Amino acid sequence: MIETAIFKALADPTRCAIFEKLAAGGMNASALRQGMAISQPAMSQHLSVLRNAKLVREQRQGRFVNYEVDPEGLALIAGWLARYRAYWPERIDALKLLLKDMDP
Amino acid sequence: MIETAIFKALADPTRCAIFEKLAAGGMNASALRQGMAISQPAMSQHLSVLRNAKLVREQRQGRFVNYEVDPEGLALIAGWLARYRAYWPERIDALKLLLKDMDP
DNA sequence: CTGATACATAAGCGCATGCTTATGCGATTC
DNA sequence: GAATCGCATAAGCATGCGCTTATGTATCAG
Repeated sequence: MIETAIFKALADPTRCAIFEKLAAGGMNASALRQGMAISQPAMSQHLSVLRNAKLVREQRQGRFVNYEVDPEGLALIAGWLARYRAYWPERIDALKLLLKDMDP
Repeated sequence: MIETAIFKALADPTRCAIFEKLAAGGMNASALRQGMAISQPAMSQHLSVLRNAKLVREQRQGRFVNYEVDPEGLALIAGWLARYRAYWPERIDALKLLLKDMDP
């Protein structure tokens, strides 16, 4: 189950923060560490987990590795969420925001 | 972070299966166990985790406890997802399906 | 009241997980 | 070529997590 891997990846607050930081703009692993009180190997391991979960993808640039959000992971979460749309109507405020500027 | 609790709850495949089963219709804990090769205490513990994550809610009926999907958890996931809609356009097939029969 | 049922909780155990330190490896700089 | 930088990986350790068995509590049946 790929969704399980995604949820497992996001279950760690540090990885959640890394993903959120990457969502603000792609950057390399060292830049990600700035202001995050995390060791270099730990960051590397977290990025590996996020990468396997399709939440993040890499792009080598010389000796740097630029990381960015991988839309595939988000699409998979959306797909999972879609299976339960029968339960949305009771509270879809966030959902309405979510689909506001899509498919107008 | 409540979203972290939600992702942590869904990170376990057994809990994911329990949630999926409940999505097909509310039922009590014993009925949930049918065909799931899981002990009664384990089920109770899983339901507790799902309940704390707002993914499931309970409703006592005599000595039975009927469980059902709590839309709030799904709405929270949708809210989390909405924060990253900047990355959707690359692959929104699932999302389009998702919002098809909403707010027409 | 007695027993059974539905469920929750406590305690303990094995395994996964996230961290650390240490090391390796390719790319850049001098 | 030597030193350095950016990153990955290995090994070890402490904690968390999901399971088990055992027990507690509330509801129902007789």
